[in-house]
Amino acid sequence: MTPIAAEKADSTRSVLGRKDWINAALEILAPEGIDAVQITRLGRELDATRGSFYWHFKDRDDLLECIIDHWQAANSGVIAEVLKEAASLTEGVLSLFYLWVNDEQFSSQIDQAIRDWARHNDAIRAVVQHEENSRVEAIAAFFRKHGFTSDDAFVRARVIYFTQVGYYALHIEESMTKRLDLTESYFRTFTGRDIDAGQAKAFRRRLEEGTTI
Amino acid sequence: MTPIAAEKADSTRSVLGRKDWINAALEILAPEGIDAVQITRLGRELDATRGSFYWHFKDRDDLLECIIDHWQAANSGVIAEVLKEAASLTEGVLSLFYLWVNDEQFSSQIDQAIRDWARHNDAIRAVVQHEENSRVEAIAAFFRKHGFTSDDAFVRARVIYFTQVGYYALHIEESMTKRLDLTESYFRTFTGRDIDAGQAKAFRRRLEEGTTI
DNA sequence: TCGCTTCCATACAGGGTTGTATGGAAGCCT
DNA sequence: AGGCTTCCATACAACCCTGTATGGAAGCGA
Repeated sequence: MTPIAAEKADSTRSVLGRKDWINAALEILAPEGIDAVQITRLGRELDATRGSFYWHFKDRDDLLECIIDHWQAANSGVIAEVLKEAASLTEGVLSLFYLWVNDEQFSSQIDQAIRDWARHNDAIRAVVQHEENSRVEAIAAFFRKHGFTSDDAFVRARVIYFTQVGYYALHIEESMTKRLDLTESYFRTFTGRDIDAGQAKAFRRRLEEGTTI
Repeated sequence: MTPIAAEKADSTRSVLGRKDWINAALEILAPEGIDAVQITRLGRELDATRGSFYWHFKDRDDLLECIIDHWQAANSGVIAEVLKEAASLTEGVLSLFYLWVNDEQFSSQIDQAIRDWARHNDAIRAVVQHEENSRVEAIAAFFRKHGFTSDDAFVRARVIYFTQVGYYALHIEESMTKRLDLTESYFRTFTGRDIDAGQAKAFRRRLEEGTTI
């Protein structure tokens, strides 16, 4: 009935697989939200008809389940891993900045779309809340490791994470240079400490290489 | 054609007015989002038919325009006014906390719903972005007044405001006592200074009076 | 080549929503 | 009381999306 989901998306696409429909769904989900993920629409995008869809999926909910599973699998533990490798407080915080500014490991657009989705769907909300809590907890643990009290670590974790959420919730569009100019202020606010000038400069270079602008 | 919008919502409601439809729309908008604001649905809620709606409004967009206008008028300048009355940094920041925790002057639910709406509608986005920018700027001006540099004031304004946005974007539900327990940590993070113990205690009392829980 | 499975297009039924056309009830003015 | 305006219910047409039923093409094994 349901083929293995791990099949590759075939770019030659002589035949369609579940992956193709899921990928098309993600590309619509990210900019337009879950309501725009319509079978008719996906069919147009893939040059196929809904008949194909209903062969690969039981119904629309089946597809939506795949999407949330995919998101959960792709995101779970990413922040914790990034912070685990950080040698210092500075390096950890900057790694978070890097993770969020760079849209490679982390699609903030999809994150945002799924958050929106969760707001009106209890089942999704449960999944999303669990993920968000573990992200904040990972950051809090990082702060505790660097000498902050339990309350301070929790609040600072929340503040740094929520700030990022707000950044995308308000779809702020800001030039990279301005964003970099504010690094020192952000760091001071988030940690209560001044950033090391050398590390800030190194971070700036790393960012200017890694991104296209 | 279009009667004056300022008429009161008549609770006896022998006849319906534009206000009644707008109020019904806001009550659905807040918890369920803009897509749930449907004419058929509003009619059910008001025990009226769509015939009535189309007498008062040209079409659905007409109603939606009224909603965004209403929001803009109700919100514009609220934060700036609250901060203008604050005698100290502490008082100002605590006033913001109070504003957001208390849902009286400020409906965070409607705020959130309109932010969601803005994400997929360019016209709404323009209005919302303008409002959000002026809120952040009001907070930044407040920080500058209290001795922060321009960059630090801007960043701290963003962080405090975005944290609140994130709070609702993630629909965090937290007991009031826990929230109060974290006041000192939040204050320290947001301002980089320790809160005065006396003022913190006074704030706690003020909040415990003002809210039902 | 026969037959089975995979994959998908076509066609249709059903439900929900918007907008319009129209007629009628209720109130006020003269 | 007649007539005009306000307000709203009913009915209908149009659109869009989901889900199902069905038939057929393409590929592969025996």
